[in-house]
Order: sequence, then C-alpha cells, then structure tokens
Amino acid sequence: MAATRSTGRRERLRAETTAEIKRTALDLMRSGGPDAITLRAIAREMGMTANAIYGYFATRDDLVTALIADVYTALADAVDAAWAASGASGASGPSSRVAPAGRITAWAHAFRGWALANPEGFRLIYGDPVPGYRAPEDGPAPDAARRVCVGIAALADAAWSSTEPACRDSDFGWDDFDPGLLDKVRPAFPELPPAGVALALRIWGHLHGLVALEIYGHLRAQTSAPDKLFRSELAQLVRSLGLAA
Amino acid sequence: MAATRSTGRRERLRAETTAEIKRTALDLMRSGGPDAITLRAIAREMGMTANAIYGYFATRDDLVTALIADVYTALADAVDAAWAASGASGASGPSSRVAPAGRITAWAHAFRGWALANPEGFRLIYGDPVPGYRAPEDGPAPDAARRVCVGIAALADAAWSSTEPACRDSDFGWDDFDPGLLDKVRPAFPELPPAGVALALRIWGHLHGLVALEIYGHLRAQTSAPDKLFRSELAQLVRSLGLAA
DNA sequence: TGTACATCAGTGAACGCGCGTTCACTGATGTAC
DNA sequence: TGTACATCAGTGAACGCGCGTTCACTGATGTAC
Repeated sequence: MAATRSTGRRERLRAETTAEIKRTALDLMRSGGPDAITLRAIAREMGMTANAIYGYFATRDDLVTALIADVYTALADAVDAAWAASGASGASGPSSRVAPAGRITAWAHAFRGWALANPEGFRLIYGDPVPGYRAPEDGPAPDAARRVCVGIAALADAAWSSTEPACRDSDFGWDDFDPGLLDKVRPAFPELPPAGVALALRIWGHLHGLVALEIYGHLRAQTSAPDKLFRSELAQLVRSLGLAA
Repeated sequence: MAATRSTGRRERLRAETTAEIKRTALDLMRSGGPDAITLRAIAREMGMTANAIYGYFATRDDLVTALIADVYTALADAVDAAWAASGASGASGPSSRVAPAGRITAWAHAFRGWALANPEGFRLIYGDPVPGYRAPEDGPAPDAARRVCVGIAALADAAWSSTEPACRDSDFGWDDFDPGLLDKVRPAFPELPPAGVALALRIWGHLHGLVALEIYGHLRAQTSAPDKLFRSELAQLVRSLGLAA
C-alpha cells in the first residue's frame, strides 16, 4: 500500500512537471510567438536549469511534438463536444434528422471559440511551424487530425441531402482528393459522394480562413466587431447551401 | 558627362546590390521559412561578409521593413492590374457598368496567382512575423495596404447595387469598423453604406482565408486539385451574392 | 523499525554554434585642380 | 592629361548573446531485507 502510494506520488509529480513544462511553453508562445519556445526560456520561467527538461523530453522537437498533439486533441475535443451537443439539443432521433444548419453553426462557433481562447495553439497547428522544428514522419497528431477531419465531413454528410441542387453538382471526382483524406472520410461516410467531400472542403476552407484571419490580427485592423462578421458570414454560408436556419 | 555617367554607375551598382540583398532574403525565406532571413545567411549566399550589408540597411529590421514594403507593393500592383484589365475587357463605358461577378473573379484569381507565385511574400505580409522583427510605428507599407484595401472595397462597390437583397441588410453600423479602414474606404466610395463595407470584409475574408489555407499547405493534404476548389468556392460566392456569372 | 542500496530529479559547468552588431582597416573608384 | 585627395564598398577580427545538448555530479526520495 505505502509502496504503491509512494510510487504513485513520484509518478504524479512527474506528470505534473511534464504538464507544467507544456503549459509554460504555450504561455511563452502566447506572449512571444513560436520562436519563444526554447528549453532555456521554459526552464528559466520554471526556475529550473535547462537540462532538467531532458528528464522529461528527450529533445526539444519531442516537446514540440507533444505540444502539438495535446493542442490538437483539445481542439478535436472541443468541436466534437459541440457536434454531440448540437445533436442532442436538436431532436431525439438519429443525428441525420437534426437540422444541419444548426450543426454547422454550432461546430463553427466551437471552432472559433476554441481558437480565440487558445490562439497560440491555433498558430501551433495551422500557422508557421516553430523555427527549426522537424515533425516526426507520421505527423505529430494523426488521431486528432483525423477526428477534426471526420468532424467536418460529418457536417457535410448531415447537410448533404438538404442542400440546394446547385451545391450538389461539382466537377470533383474521387481522384481529386488526397488518399489520406479519403481513408479518413470514406469509412465513416460511405454514402457521401465526391461532391459531398468537396462540400466538406468548402465548409472547412470557409471557416478556417475566417478564423485564421481573426487569429492573425488581420481582422482587428478593420472591424471592432469580428464576431458580427463571423455570424454574418456563417449565416450567408448556411443560406448559400440552401439550408434553413 | 563622364562624371555624371560614373556617378550613375556607382548608384546603379548600389541599387543592384540592394535589390540582390532583398532577392536573396526572399529566396532564403522561400526555402527556410521566415527565420532563415538573417544577415549572415544573406551575406553567405552573396559571397560577402555579413557587415557589408550595413552599408545598405542600417539594421536587420530595416531590411525586413523594406522587404515587406516591396512585396506588398507587388501584390497591390498585381491585383490593381487585374481590376483594371477586368474593367477594360468587360465594357467600354465607366467601370460601374462592368459585370461585377467578372471583376470579383478576376481580382480573386490575381490574388491567388500572386500568392502562389510568391508564397514567401504572402507569408511575410499575412503570416507570422519574422522572429524578433519589430515593425516601425506606422507600419511598413501603408500605401500598398491602402491600395489592396481600396481594391476590395471597389469590388464591393461595383457589386453593391446588383447584389441580392439579403446581402444588403446587415447589422453593421459605421462604428463597427476600424477608423483606419473607413479613412481608406469612405473617401474613395462615399456612396457605399456600412453593409457595403461589411460585404467587402466578407469577400476579403473569403478569399484571403482560402488562399492562406492553400499557401500554408493545409489544402495540399486534402486535395490534389486546389484550383478546382478555388473556382468552385468563387462560383458559390458570386452565386450567393446573387450576381450573374 | 532500522539500515543499505537503488532510483532518479535536478544541478552547474562546459561545448560549439549562429546570430546582430561594432570597429578599425584596405583598396578600388570617382573628383578637383 | 596627371596628380592629390575624397568617397565609399567591402574586409576581418572581435564583442556578447541565447540557443540545444552533453557530462559528471549531488542529494533527496523510495525500496528491500
């Protein structure tokens, strides 16, 4: 008992320190940009020596990889939760019966909300890479990336049958998509045709673009009400798909 | 005569070296990201010593500022040229009679084309800043920024009277915009109401977002035909504004 | 319960590196008489 | 046209800095008998 409890404590302390290192790294990035993530700066901030971090991460790149995985997972959790909640509140039946406009809106607001609350995380995932960082071969967060990807496809899938006809014909074929994308999307939504996947990409492009603009401060220079703009864009998107709000 | 010609040569050499420094800096950024812009790397590439550059730029930040100004101007030139050409080819009368859908399409393709041809320039202007770079107080390229801004407003202004009614009512008021933005837009288009400026922002958000996604490689992982996606998005945008293509 | 040993988080000094920037200089190019 | 001087692009050595990473170590915490 005592032995296990003691071991547990060591492990707990270790986990806490690991978490603090990551938190400090993100804090530094928030105030100083991606190039502020240095082992020495993190250690300085935590009152340690730089090489103490080597007890937790073999290398600086390993730390960045862990950071990206964490952040990506948090994003996936946020948007998945919004999807689930929009399904629950809409109707009690299966998800395909829930009003797709509401799902898109909920997902979009969750995405934007997460990005605004974690701008450094957004930059870490979608912006310029950390200087000198080399991602491991299979990418740092394959599962979270898959979840976000499938989440967007789910929006398109839910909306597909209700969209107005003009949205449904596109010149996209299966071979216009990345095989990796199809590996993620097709098993989850076997009924969705190429034009449906193209629709997912359009929704994604729309939302990501708008949020990126805001996170990088290019909207702040132009409007003091970016949330109005976002709502307005979103309404137009839903409307252009022919979905009732 | 001989004297002036000689002086001219010195000046020409100087201008050429200045241009080569900038070109080399952009080349480095293209291959190594924003953090590859270092005086030593540029000098190395040019076969000079690093401090030779101090003969041309007082400081590294001055160089970056000049770089941004150049690049921004090139972008402004590209989209302004597309605007002018779309006006000339559309009809022979005043620009307000030219089909606005064509103008938006032309502008958008010019913007995307420039960005794809100069991805490092796009990142320099719209992406994460160069590590450690501090922009001068009034921004590095006020005039070019103004031109791009007015260009987008011109698209909205040209489209305004033809848009479908739903586009014309928005909850934006004059006080929702940045004063700097209004200073640029209002003198050029005194007739454009707040909802028209909001429309300009929507168009801008749409196009910028899509192009940023492509430049940063987030589209490449999903489709092998990003130009199809762009065309399709553009068609939907024009359609959602109620403009005939 | 007490003692001997193993584990392991963190230290402190050092390495080699690339950076921006300064300094005193050299040598070629252009200028004035 | 020839000579004395000014200009000025570029050199080479040096500065102080922060970085990632390595090394041999210390001292506290946990383990086994």
